Amino acid sequence: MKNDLKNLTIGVFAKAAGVNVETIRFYQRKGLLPEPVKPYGSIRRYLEADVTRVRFVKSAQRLGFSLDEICELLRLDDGTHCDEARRLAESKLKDVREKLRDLQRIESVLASLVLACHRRQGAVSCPLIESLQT
Amino acid sequence: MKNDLKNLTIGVFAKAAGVNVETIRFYQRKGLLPEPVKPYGSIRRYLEADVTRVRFVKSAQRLGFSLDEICELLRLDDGTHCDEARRLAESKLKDVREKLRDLQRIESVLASLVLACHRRQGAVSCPLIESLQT
DNA sequence: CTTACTTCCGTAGTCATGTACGGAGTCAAG
DNA sequence: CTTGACTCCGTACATGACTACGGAAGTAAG
Repeated sequence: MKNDLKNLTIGVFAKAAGVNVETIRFYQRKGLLPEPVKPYGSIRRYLEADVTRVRFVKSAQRLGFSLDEICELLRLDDGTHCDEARRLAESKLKDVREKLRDLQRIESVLASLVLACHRRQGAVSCPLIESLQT
Repeated sequence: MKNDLKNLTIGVFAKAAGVNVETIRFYQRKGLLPEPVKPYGSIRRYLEADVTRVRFVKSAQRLGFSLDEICELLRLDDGTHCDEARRLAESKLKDVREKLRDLQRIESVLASLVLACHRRQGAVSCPLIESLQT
């Protein structure tokens, strides 16, 4: 049972990454995870880097990136195709900054709503909706 | 044809909100939009506030909120149930702040990737993945 | 070697979020 | 008062992202 942080079987790997086994296999099919080598017989073994990668996918999803977009983000990581990577990064950056602005608006509205509620000012009709209008 | 900003028919409304007619009807079924009155015969009329609301839904979706969560956010707007609203707002706020941190990490990594690419330093292996590890 | 647990793989099912369709009713211009 | 566009409503189809299932094969403990 040498499953310290390398040589993980798919079950251990999935548990470590906080997803289920089928999701791992699904990500492999989508190209989000490399098909790992099969050092011992026909059973795949995974590394800590794979765990990291899956967690990245999950985090990016929470931010509203689709799996296809995450694929693109991950491709930036290979260091090649500098020009293409730069264009892609620039467009993602634009997108990310828009998301940041929206989130910040929501954040401040929620924060003041919480404050107002704490002060029991009653009949707090929050300007949440307006906050997302540019 | 009095469709200035009040009294919109569903078609005009959908266009103004940037979604299609079926989406409006879908949102009504989900309770994201109130079923509007039908002042003239059996055809519904919509107001500017409805347009605002749909745009809010779309913005919030881009940030990774599900329609169910957006329903909850919208319920905060009614001014009643102050305690419940506060708890909901606090938990959303926590969530939003986590998302902000993640997005900021991605932002700075993307920005430096773009910079590095511009400088043609070649073989840029970006620490994108690590950036989302707490 | 047997037994119990994984893993493998392909295929099918599920849930959220829309989209499309078709027939009947409504409206407003000519 | 007909014609063409729009609306209503229910139902069916589509897509993204999983999730479950089932039988064969590998693996580890006793």
